[in-house]
Amino acid sequence: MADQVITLSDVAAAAGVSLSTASKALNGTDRISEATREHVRTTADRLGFRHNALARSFARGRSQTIGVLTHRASNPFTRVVLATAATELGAKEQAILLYDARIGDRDVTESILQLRARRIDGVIVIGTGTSFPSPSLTSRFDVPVIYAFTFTEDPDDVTITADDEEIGRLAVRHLLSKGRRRIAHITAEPHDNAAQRRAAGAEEVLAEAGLRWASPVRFGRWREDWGEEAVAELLAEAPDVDAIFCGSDAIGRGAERAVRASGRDVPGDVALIGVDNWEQLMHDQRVSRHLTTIDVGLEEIGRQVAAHLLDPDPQPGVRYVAPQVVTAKTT
Amino acid sequence: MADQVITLSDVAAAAGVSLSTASKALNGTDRISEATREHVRTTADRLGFRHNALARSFARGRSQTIGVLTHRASNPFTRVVLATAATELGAKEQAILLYDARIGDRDVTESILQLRARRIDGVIVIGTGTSFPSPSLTSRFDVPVIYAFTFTEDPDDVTITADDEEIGRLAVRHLLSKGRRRIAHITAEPHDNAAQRRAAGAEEVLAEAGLRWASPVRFGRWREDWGEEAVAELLAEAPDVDAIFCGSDAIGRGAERAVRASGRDVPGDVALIGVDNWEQLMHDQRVSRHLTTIDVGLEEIGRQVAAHLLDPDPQPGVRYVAPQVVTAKTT
DNA sequence: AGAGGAAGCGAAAGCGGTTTCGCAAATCAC
DNA sequence: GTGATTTGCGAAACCGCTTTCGCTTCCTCT
Repeated sequence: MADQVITLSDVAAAAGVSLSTASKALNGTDRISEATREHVRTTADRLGFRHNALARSFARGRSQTIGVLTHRASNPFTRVVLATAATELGAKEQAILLYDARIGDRDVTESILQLRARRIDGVIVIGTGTSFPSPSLTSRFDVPVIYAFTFTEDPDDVTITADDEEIGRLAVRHLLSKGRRRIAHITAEPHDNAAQRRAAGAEEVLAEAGLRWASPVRFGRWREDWGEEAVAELLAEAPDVDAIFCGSDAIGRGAERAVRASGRDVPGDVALIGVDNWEQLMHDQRVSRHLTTIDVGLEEIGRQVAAHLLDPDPQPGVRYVAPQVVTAKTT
Repeated sequence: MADQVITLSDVAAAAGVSLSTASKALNGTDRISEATREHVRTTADRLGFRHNALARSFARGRSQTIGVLTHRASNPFTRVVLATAATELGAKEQAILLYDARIGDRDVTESILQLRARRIDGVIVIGTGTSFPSPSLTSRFDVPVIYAFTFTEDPDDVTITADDEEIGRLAVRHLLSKGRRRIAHITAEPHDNAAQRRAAGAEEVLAEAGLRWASPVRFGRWREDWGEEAVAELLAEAPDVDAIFCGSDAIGRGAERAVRASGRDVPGDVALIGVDNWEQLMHDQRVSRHLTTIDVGLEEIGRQVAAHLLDPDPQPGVRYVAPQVVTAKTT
């Protein structure tokens, strides 16, 4: 267990060189003969030496830690981005220090001071992908700040987020490819940024195909019961609808139940496509799918965030992650 | 931005005391007059001094970092425990360093050495809550190790996990309370630990009520399509079944579709209860529910793990988190 | 052969604190 | 009033490693 830990000076002594030489040999820096370097290395290996990562980071002024600021860490989407980024960063020996806005009464300024005091190496701001822009904190840190699954008011911020318009386009294109022409859309609050943009993308493709919505877009909530409720209205108003683009899988689930309850077949009479890829999010491994959906690429966002953070100079601006259609039984 | 960061010697100088005195004053240790202590404190405040957490930890030999070992960080349950624990730990200034077994070819021994080199303050091992015991790593660290959502072979390990038997009991008790008597059970692989224990708990309550399963327990997979498939068989064999305890919400979803497809009403003819609380996991905020389910308490596991880690001496042994019935429209 | 430059290595100075230890002043006992 | 304690504070060592800087060698070129 607590077998005496080997320090760099032990290695240096054993190798018969100075502490500084040992350091340089192991770090690959500075001018050192290949022979010495190799000798120190093998000695270190033989002794089972491991750097005291803490002291090491400390001497370098870096903490090997990334600060993460979330609005609500319990949000399922936030969790996915968080877990993915943490995994990637962990593989690169970077720890994460999470400050959730919901916890404690620490305000943002306090969090920033704390993070700076800890000599954080970078910051990730994770949003919820919907309505509100994140305030730009970039100028308050002297380390890289990356925004994930949100947007900010400063166009020079490094942002990685979902491509909601493309999601809308993909959804309608998919339905069109299945021969559907009388398409409706049920989605969330009208002021929700993601809902708006998905609808806009969808309409764009629809217009290109010379079509219009089979019934006006129904804005409501990101909820299963709203899907159910909206479909009931929809079928009353446009009974011949043959496809519904649902703004989320939750809405899609509710919608499917209502469509079936009306005696219609899915996907025979009405095709359904959602957004989020719930089943994947809930299952991890590949599963047989039920609801056709669009994966917004949350894990990819997490991966890219980690990659950009380790990148010495990421290009500023918004980077959209490509969404993917996941075909299943409802289309 | 990069406003010159205040160091402890700045404070000492400004307060007209030595570095060591300043350190002691701010740490509350050693013999120091209250006047001096107060003076140093206000000076520090005035200057906006913040400890360099890194140097500080370093000097104390602690990293303010918790190591987290996961089997598969992309597992949705793992993510919940991880995110919750990270949030709680973040509130206590503890960072987490995540090593996922799936990433890289770093084996466990290597991870352990890395973590020890980093002078980690504690370790969390997060399992997937199902089949396999986690190997006990406690003796390989000299800091606290806590196992979450899994079990180990060493009864002295500190473990916090779900109470699968209680989940089974609650499910059947709930169905009985709704007046159901012809109850069936559809669940996952027969060798899955969670599936077994849930079934065992359920049978216990059933037996107490002088009942038996309406049809033998159907073991299959944790998947939606299995729920659909199993219900079809079940209804053929026991058409008068009036309630189904589904081993997971995914199974429950499939089951519901099949029950409705058979022309039966839910919950009129057949009541359904699942396990996992998917809707909550996918929504965070309180939503109107559809499927009655049992929340296994993943977030509570995460919270307790964080609390135990910060606790100077946690009691060894297994601690079960109480599951909760979440009533909705299917019962 | 001699000058100049590059390569290799170690001494020493940090990094930003904590902690031990010793000394001087203040308090106490008698 | 004198000696024994206690109290308050600072000098210095230390944590484990990185990095600068200067001193030797060893080449290379003329």
